[in-house]
Amino acid sequence: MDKNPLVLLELVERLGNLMRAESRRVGSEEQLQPVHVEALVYLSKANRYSNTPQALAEYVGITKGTVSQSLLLLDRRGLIERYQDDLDRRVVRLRLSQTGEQFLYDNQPQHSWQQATRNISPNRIRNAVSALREALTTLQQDNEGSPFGSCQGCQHFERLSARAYRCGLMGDRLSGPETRRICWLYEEKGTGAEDEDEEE
Amino acid sequence: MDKNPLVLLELVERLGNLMRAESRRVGSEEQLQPVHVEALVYLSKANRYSNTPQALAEYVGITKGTVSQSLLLLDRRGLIERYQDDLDRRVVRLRLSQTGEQFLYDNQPQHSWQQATRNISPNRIRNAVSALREALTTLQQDNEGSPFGSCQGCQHFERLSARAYRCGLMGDRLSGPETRRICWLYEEKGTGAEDEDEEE
DNA sequence: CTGCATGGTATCGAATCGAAACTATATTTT
DNA sequence: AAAATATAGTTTCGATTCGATACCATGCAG
Repeated sequence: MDKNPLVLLELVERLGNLMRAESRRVGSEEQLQPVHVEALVYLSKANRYSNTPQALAEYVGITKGTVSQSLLLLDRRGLIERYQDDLDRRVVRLRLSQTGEQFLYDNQPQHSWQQATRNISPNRIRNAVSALREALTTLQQDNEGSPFGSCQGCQHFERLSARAYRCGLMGDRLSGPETRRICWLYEEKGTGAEDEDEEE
Repeated sequence: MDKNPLVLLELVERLGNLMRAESRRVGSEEQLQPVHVEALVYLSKANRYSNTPQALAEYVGITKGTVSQSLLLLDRRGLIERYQDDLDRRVVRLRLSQTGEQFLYDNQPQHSWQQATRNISPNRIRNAVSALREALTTLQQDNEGSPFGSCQGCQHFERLSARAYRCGLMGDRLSGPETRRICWLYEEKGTGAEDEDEEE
């Protein structure tokens, strides 16, 4: 069995390519490009700090000008809605429209992935997640860009009570589901002891 | 710790995006698009059955027409060489030129990945590889497309002696290094007992 | 108020992309 | 063996993305 990091890279890139092809397939019916589908999926997972054109651009790795174009298209098709932020009127907030939600629900871009991973034990999935998460964290630090992540593992995350949470950086109270969405203010908690596989 | 397959997908896609951005960065100096860099990297890993335009197209998930364009460009820049196959004169064989090898050596598209994974233990890498490999196999089967892989785990792979190998499907004898390259004739060996993590 | 930074949009040229038509070589059928 | 079909690549075309740059509006610091 192979333990070469390059083999892991190989797999990640190959899987990424296949899922991109899947996005192409899903979108072709509606004349959407892969990047459009990716944008919709992203918005379905973004939280209140990451639902902006800027964040989306960072996330998919293209420039803001291009993203602006894509959003224009998605808006024309009625798949997303854009509205102004109250506090800072420069920023545009994005959300899926009903049609957009429906599109994702009908086409299930992640369905083939779910199928492909259905026989992998939770334990192995968790171990793989743990390893890739570490790679991602380091990669983001080295590129010193765009720390995306979710509340688990973020140093600003605070638990007020059993079911009440709070972002220490922004001071907002967060609902349970929102703590699982993609955030753009994510900062890794002081790490160090992540090198051992855990058992179920 | 999360064991949701969708979290794994999220990571795979995100890492894929970052590495694609890396390809863009690496190629920008030489005016190469990400897909060109990916093609070069692919050719550096392809074996005698997978060094064709067709295989490359399948691998990166674009059409053969588009690949043909990219190869034309890479050829003009002197980064690859194209030559005709002896037995079937329709097929074109591809290989990196000296310049192409040098380009990869100088720019090391995989360097940042190596950095990012340097602190992950071999054991965790191997477990992650194992899980992703299974996902890839299933995904390829479901899309019934393009089974890429290397000799380990291929049902046509035969070991003649300590250091002599052979592809049972094509009948060719293979060198040791070649058994580690990317093949296009890969077929999964009768699997079944892959559900347990192994220890170092 | 004056600079300066920031989020987003508009415009432009270059280049990818898929689709389809086309060429040349192999293979199968008749 | 001739004809029909399949396969590997190339070419051409129009649509679309993409990055670069300039631009606009809002926020903010002095």
